[in-house]
Amino acid sequence: MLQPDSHGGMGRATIEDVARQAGVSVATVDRVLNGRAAVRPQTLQLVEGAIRRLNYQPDRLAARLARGKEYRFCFVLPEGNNSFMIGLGDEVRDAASRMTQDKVNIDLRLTDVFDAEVLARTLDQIGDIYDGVAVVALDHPRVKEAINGLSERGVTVVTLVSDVPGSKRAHYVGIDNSGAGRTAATLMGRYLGDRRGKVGLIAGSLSLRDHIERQFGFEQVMMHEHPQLTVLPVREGRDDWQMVRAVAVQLLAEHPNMIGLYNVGAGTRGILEALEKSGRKKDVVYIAHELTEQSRPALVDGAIDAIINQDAGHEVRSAIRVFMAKTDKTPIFEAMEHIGIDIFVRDNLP
Amino acid sequence: MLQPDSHGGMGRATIEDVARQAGVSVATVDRVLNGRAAVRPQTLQLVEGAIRRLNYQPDRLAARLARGKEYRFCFVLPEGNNSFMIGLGDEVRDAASRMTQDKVNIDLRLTDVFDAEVLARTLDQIGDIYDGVAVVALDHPRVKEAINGLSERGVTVVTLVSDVPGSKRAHYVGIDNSGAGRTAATLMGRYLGDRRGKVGLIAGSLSLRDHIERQFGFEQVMMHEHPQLTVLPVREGRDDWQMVRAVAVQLLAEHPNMIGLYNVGAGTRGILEALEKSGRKKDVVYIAHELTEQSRPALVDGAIDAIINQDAGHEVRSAIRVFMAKTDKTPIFEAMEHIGIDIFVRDNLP
DNA sequence: CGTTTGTTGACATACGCCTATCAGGAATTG
DNA sequence: CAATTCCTGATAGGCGTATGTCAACAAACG
Repeated sequence: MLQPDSHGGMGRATIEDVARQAGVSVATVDRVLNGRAAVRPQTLQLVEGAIRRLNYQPDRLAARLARGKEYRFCFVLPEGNNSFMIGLGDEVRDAASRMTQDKVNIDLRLTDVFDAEVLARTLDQIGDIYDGVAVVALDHPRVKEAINGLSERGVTVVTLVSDVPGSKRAHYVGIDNSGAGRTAATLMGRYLGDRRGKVGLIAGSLSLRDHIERQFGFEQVMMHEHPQLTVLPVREGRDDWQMVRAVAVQLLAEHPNMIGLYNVGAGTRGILEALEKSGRKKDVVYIAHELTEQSRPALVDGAIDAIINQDAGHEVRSAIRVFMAKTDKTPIFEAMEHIGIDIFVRDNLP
Repeated sequence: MLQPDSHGGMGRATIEDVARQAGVSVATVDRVLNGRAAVRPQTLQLVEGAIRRLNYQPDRLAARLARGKEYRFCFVLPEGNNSFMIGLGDEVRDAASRMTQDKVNIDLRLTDVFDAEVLARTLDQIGDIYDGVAVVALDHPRVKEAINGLSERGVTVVTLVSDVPGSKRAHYVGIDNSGAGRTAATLMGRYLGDRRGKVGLIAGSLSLRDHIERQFGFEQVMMHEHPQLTVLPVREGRDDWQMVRAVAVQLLAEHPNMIGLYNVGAGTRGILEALEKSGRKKDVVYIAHELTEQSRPALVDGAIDAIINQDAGHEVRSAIRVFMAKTDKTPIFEAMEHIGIDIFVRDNLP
């Protein structure tokens, strides 16, 4: 028995038990609990004492039932054909349909994330009909301002996948991107062993914070831990596979001794095509991000050597839990909301 | 808007809406929903039609409130000082205290898992006071029989960490252990690159199914993918660090050209001491299981090269969700209950 | 035709909490 | 001391469902 009843009766303590213990009325206990009206400090002590003694925790289910409140959350995601983002959208829809039974309504809006102005305006216009807004955000002053505006109007804002530090967002749901970059570097270094040569680096955009951080972490570890390898200057592929392919083709052509490639962003398809065409598929250690329908088979057949992943489903559910906790003013369970940096090789795929 | 109201009114449909739609009484709808009494096929059709048309889903919160049911679950874990199992126990206690507010009571029992008879008797005696029992089980006929007995008495049984296939357990909560072994082999092979030599293999006990499966997966991949490496015959360490140390010391002494070591079970501390003493810490690629207070610092300082992990907290919470789903007869969300094979290097630690 | 059986409706109570209202007492003010 | 403000108690009604009781009615039976 882990949780003995510390009050007299059977089962859990109710608000009435607390009232009885404290020698006050239920109404007063309610006033204390929900800050409904002024309560004399003296009686406040009484009530708080009783709550502690009985280890009273309001029944969340009954509370939500009584409140009859519908939760409204919104996810603002990038439009476009980036597979990871499409998958993220699917997870949002999935969670949405699964959570209607819990009185939560979730809207999904797609917008151009590369354009700070468009994104910021979207956030500005979102209004206060939502209790929470999750956004894959560009780290830009205009966007930060929009996030702060929402927060100040009482909306819980959560940054998703890419953070906007310094903003008033309530929470960041996503991986430690600098750690992800370091992880990629460690794998790259270990996989290449004693081999000497160059390592290519491709990012989506240098204005996306997550990509910058990954690049930073990667270069840091490569420099300190694997000096036998030279990291080439980063190239931008704008998360578009055709552009990424062009960049990869060029890299391969310019550097015959490039033996490693780390793609910080999306567009894996372009790299795979470039590697295939160059005939150096097996010679180049290629590390990519995000497990998608494109990358998965490539990992299995060895074209990709490792994938660094973040679990989109977990992220969406975590964001929702954070929203609910914030609107209910209940604490969030940090350990459960940590988003891990997943490493996938061909053998531990889900 | 992802979920438009398909019925007329605002908000979600209630049981009364269904009754009205079907032209029957609430009582009849309830009879259909909860199989409380016989209902004429004709009216059954009416009700089911209305339910579908309104997309009615009973409010789980209200239902649980009304039923007033307390859930009782039990976790049967191995006793002893295996850090992973201790951590698992902590997670159970943690979840237990966090879930009292949801009317779930969780008991924790420790037993000797290496002894099938003791474990089986524990399960036999557990009685029907529980709605669900999670057990880290030995794969043994006597244990299988005990599990089946519980299941037949209406208790939801979940195997945790190590499965008992062929038993009537409702669910297995744990990783794919053969995949874990393959993953270890792939990392071992990639880390060692072109180096030739021997790879040691230490297991806890060859009667623990998870260990056998890991060993199997490991040897399979090593043989096919990395023929330049020779896997030494497996040694048993019984998950006890002192015994494991003795085994590791012996392995190191007998095989000067052992360049890799995979520890399938617990007792990492023993291996670290043996490696340290031999002075070959940096030469031997060591892959271990489970991130614990012992293994974590060793991973950071490079004594361990990679850790294959299963998230104990996730497993406990998953088992609880499975229990609740089974006792409420609601479907379980597979994707959420999948336990992944985590790979940790020094850079992606949580 | 009376009686049994099967099916349904109407209602009441409960679950634990929220929200609101009203009255009465205590404490404060003028 | 009267008038006001502050604090508290009592109570009612509701959230959506579960569960049980009782009466009403029909069909099927002997």
